[in-house]
Amino acid sequence: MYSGVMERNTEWSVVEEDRWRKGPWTSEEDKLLIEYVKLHGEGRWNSVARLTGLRRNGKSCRLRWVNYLRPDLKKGQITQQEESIILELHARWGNRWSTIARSLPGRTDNEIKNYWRTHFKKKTKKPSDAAERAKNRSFKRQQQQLKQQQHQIQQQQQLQYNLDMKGIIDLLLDENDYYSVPSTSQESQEMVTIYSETPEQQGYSYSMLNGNGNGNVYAQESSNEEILWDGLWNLDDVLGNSMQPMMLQAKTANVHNLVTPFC
DNA sequence: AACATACGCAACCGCGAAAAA
DNA sequence: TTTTTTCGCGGTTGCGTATGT
Repeated sequence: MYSGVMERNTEWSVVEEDRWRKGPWTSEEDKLLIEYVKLHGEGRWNSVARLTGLRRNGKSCRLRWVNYLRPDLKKGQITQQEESIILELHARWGNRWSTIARSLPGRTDNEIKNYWRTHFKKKTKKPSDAAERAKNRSFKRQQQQLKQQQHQIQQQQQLQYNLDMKGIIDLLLDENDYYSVPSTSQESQEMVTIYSETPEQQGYSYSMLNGNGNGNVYAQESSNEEILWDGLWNLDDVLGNSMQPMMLQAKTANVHNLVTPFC
């Protein structure tokens, strides 16, 4: 849809405040900025104007470079796999877009933020009283469903944990080796936690383990479950971001550790 | 065909943290 | 140590396009 550069004359929309230009970048400005980075590298953005004659402030230059001109940027639509990762990481970190972007090479925080907003974040409108009441009813219903869902998940996790531990113990007994087994429920919870540390700490990349190997997590979900989760996403309208991590974690746990880090 | 609305995305703004002077 | 500058982040806005009526 967008070429990234306004080819036609958009001077009318460009605000000239003192000496800085604002608004869409022209291809000529892009060339100057690219030339600057070639010669001086990234950084010192405030000297771009002085050294190139570009009438853009440092902030604007940095943004243009980071979000559009960087050669390592990935063009094209967000893939299913990337979408899944975004969902996962948003569940973990909320709106920390730059953190999320670090796990998606070639994607920018701005791009991810926009993607999230257009695809997952429902618009928050000021509801009428009736709408408010309806929403509250719906919210209570959903909370009830969520509780049940979480209970089921916990049971599944416990079962999976028991099976995993049995497997590990069997294996270790076979190898005649020593292994210390977590004994508390807290520890067992951690066994099914998707990540133990943040990607910044470990420099993770991600692979999807969803059984069919194509990275399409939700393709395997039942339609009923999708409807349920659709409803849960809508809770965002009522709760903001606060509930999302919990919901997402529940969902992800339910689809069996679909993202695993490897070093 | 004309208009209204929704969507998608680039770019801006304000703020705080880090680095430099 | 304090002040100033630079950088990076998240939220928001504005505009072009797509879609619906």
